[in-house]
Amino acid sequence: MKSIAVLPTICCGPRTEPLTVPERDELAARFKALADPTRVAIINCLSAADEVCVCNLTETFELSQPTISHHLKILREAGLVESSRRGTWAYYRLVPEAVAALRGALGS
Amino acid sequence: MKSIAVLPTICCGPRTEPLTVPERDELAARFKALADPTRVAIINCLSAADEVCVCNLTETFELSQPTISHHLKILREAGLVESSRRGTWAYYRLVPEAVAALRGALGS
DNA sequence: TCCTTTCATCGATGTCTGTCGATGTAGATA
DNA sequence: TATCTACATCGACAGACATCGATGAAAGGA
Repeated sequence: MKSIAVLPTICCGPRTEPLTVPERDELAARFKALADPTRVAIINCLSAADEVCVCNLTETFELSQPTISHHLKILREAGLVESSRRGTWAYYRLVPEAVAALRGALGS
Repeated sequence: MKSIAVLPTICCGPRTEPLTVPERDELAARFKALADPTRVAIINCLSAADEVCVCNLTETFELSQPTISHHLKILREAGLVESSRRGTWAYYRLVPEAVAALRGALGS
């Protein structure tokens, strides 16, 4: 459950400063987390509820359980979602600040 | 030089509607265009000027000319940039509405 | 016409990614 | 202990991607 660092500079606004190599690498890595239809749908699904159980996601999408778990890991490592276990179940939530940071990178 | 259709729904805001399959495919395709450090840097470069010549881009980045042309094609097909030729040179511009549409997909 | 320059496209190659079956792990129940 | 369930991880494989050299296309100059 690491915290999300808001990106200091902006990518796509008018007359913005040049990005450093680490900055553009980090931005690309976060956009890559959203560069898959299944992960976009997961984010969209999480944005409609406080928490979603993994079992609900595997029911919703016609994909195997390992595949869903794989996509959740990518979203987790990008800082876009976070999870917590209660008993046998794992619940995932959106990290609104991370989404806001990406939105901020796209301009004002 | 196709026009940019602003996406009708929103991906990541609180309590948003579920995305259809074509909607999430299109969103993922546009995020994928930004899922590479070189393309993020190109977008950042274009956002700092009205127009940029391809020859300037090949000088700026330490990549071959075919590679730059390849990335520009991906950005063009995603609708994020557009180009025009004057004489022997090709000039690329940002499409601000496309960037704004992506920003809108990330929430309010 | 011939040559040069600028950019796009083609073909090949090494690497990365999405997917799934098999397996591992931890909690709940008996 | 044994067993079942929910989820994560591993290993493998097919398809996609980034990169480059070679080539093609179009414009300008001699």
